[in-house]
Amino acid sequence: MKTELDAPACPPDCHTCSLRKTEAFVQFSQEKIDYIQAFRSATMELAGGRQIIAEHKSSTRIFTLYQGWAFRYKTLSDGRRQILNFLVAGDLIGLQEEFVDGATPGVEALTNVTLCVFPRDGLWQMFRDHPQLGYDVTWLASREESLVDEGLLTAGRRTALERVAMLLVHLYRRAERVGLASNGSIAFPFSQQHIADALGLSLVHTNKTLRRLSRLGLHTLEEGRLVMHDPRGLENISDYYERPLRKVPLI
Amino acid sequence: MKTELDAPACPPDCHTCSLRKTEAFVQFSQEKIDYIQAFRSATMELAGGRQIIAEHKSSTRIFTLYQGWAFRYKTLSDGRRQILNFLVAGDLIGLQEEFVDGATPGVEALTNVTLCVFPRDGLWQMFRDHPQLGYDVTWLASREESLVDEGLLTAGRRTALERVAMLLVHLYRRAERVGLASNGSIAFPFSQQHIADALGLSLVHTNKTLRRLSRLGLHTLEEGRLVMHDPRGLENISDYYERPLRKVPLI
DNA sequence: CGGACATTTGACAAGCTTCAAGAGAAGTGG
DNA sequence: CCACTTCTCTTGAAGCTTGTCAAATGTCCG
Repeated sequence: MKTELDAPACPPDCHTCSLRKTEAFVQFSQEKIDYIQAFRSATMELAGGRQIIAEHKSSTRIFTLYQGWAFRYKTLSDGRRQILNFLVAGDLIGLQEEFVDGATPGVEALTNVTLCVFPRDGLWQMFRDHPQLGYDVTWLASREESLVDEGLLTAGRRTALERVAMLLVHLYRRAERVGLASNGSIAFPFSQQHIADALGLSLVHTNKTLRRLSRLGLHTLEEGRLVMHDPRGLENISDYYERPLRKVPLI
Repeated sequence: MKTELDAPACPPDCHTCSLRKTEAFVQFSQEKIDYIQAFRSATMELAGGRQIIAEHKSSTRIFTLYQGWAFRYKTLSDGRRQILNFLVAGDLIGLQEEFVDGATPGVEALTNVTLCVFPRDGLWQMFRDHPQLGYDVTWLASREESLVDEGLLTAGRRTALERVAMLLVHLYRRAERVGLASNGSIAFPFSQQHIADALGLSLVHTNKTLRRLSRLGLHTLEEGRLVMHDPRGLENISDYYERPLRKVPLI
């Protein structure tokens, strides 16, 4: 019995990958795409809530998220959980496993997801055969770090209201970037527990803060969609300003 | 008028670099070290408190920290500061500037530091000429991200006591790793403000927590040195266990 | 000796967490 | 098809952790 997932599969041919058609990604040469396609060992779909990489366990695979949302997280031994960052289409998953031993974060599918799968032990060969792709991997790693940097600033130094405002803007901008926004709104599959765990807040306080924010009229959150009424207002509250988007590599 | 710094310069010849003699780093081939030395454009010393890279400003250089402590940080517009991670001998500085535009973190020398300087625009050529070094750069980037991951878990989900305990263990282990520990103690140039900014706590509460912890007899902090009396006890409090050390590349 | 800065402590306020409980939505099985 | 369970969202109340304000002490340095 196969799990029923409505997530679309990646196209078999990377040259026709629909992500590459968006504004978000650097144009790649045919040859580079050929290499990536040869490197790819499979595609797979996974239901929301399933682990893409289990915490503390090393995986032999790395992934590119093709469709859906996921998140990286760490937990303390008594169960307290911190979400480190959210992952959206185009994000590379599992790179750290290659370089960091021991306590690597877990990665969980938040919605149903579609993934491209690569063998982790082919990574070094990729650097050797195609340094440009190596450079791109570093680019993605560095960019992910900057997301975590921002998250740490948020958890460490922003108030609850600022945190929530910043999360809404941030998620909206990231979704918009890869073509997931329409009419100033995005599908919003995040539970308040996800938000709480990402921001370092309790569930209850997250709820109260979210309500306080929506009473200000800057956004609405209903029927699983986030509607942005005043992104600027949210940016001002959170002191968080999303940069003009720069194209990034897609592997 | 030249600033008087007691920091030792890097040796002119990378082959005799004293860091490479420690246990902490992967053995490099002569040829690889040759390449690094050719890539290095200068060495420099900087007094504690000076900016290595100013926040939001892009630098044209990347650095390897040879001696001393530094830290990466971000600030909010009203001045609230979050220290993202501390940097110690062997750490690479300024890689993000190559890949992330806009709001890049600042990097400040915490003590007097000695740095090896590399031209940032030679980075891509390094990947191309010497993929193994490219791979090493990715390694270091990924490893730094895992430090920030841990910091985010701390700021988001640990209590004040747990945070402080974890910071002490963490800094001790990192110093020990590169040969800076002796008799279970290390030089400890961090002010309580640094600790507060790294942990997302206020200065006053940091002080009270630090005192509470030292009253437990697990460590002492005096005359600028941190003496660890019971590292295990601190690890238990913080639920933070430093992994057995794995050698890392040194560029 | 004076000034700048880090550390320390007490008192008080506030933000956030925990506890508790109800409402609504969604899925399950008889 | 409808009770039953489960999960998420919501709200109120109480308490504790942490932040803010204020001030004293100590240290380093010119």
